[in-house]
Amino acid sequence: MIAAAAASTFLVSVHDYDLDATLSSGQAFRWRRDGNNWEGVIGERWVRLTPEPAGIRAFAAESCTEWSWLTHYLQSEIVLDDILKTFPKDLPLSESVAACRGLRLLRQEPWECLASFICSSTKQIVQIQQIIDLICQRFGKPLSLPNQTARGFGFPSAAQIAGSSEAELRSCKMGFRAPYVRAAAQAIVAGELDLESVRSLPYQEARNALTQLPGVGEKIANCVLLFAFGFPEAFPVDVWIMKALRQLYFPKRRPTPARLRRFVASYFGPHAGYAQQYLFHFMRTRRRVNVS
DNA sequence: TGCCAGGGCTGGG
DNA sequence: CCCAGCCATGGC
Repeated sequence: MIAAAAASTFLVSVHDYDLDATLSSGQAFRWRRDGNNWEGVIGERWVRLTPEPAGIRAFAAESCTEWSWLTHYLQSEIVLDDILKTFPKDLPLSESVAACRGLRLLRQEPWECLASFICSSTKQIVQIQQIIDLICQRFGKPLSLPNQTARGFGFPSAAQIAGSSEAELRSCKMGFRAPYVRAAAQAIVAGELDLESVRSLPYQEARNALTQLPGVGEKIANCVLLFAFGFPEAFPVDVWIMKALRQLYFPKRRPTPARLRRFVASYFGPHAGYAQQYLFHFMRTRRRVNVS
């Protein structure tokens, strides 16, 4: 482990930002709460974030004079109200926003986001975190850390994953997802998929580019399009969102998958992805009813 | 213990 | 287009 010679702090000036909701809402998997702080890794920097009245206090393990890597990741320039007021005025969304106003979308690094969500299929969030911790420890670069007890590794590059064996990946508890992650890494290393060029494609073409990868269907593609590339219309539909749509918007009869797709594509407005994140977090965190 | 998890692929109606 | 079964693994 490398002890840092110098550390830096910075105040991200922002309001209407619920750090707890944002970092625990299943869009990024490398954040851990420590009391009032959140510790995690962005790129190759270990960082601790603390909510303050004037914004978010950041403590980086390495000396740092320029902080755009952090403000870009947090999307702190976004004026949340401009987004919330585009939502349709309905009860489910009103309740969701009231429950966790200040929930934001992050802007993550594409490869890490893609690999993470390939690992996510039929896994609970705690298990996804566990898998990602394992591959970072096994393949990632050790980082500068604030003290002897902290731990931190960079997310392994596509080249590092491409050079590993399926058995090594399976030993990180990936199961049947291991060959998918490896194939995605190899496609990137071989130049068959250029993630940075996907960023500038129209939404449907970008989605089509991602779903060429084995193990990447519409849901995972939409996660990458929303959480890494910032396509505002991307609307991942997982089991929680499916439950929300059926309970809250189609309580009478079960809509067909095709009808659901048409609904989400037309109903939620220009920031459908944000609406999706509010519904997701609301469904996952609201107190269970009728448990007697 | 059995059910379910931020799914996708394949093969059948 | 729709559906069932399968994939690997662990939390609850």
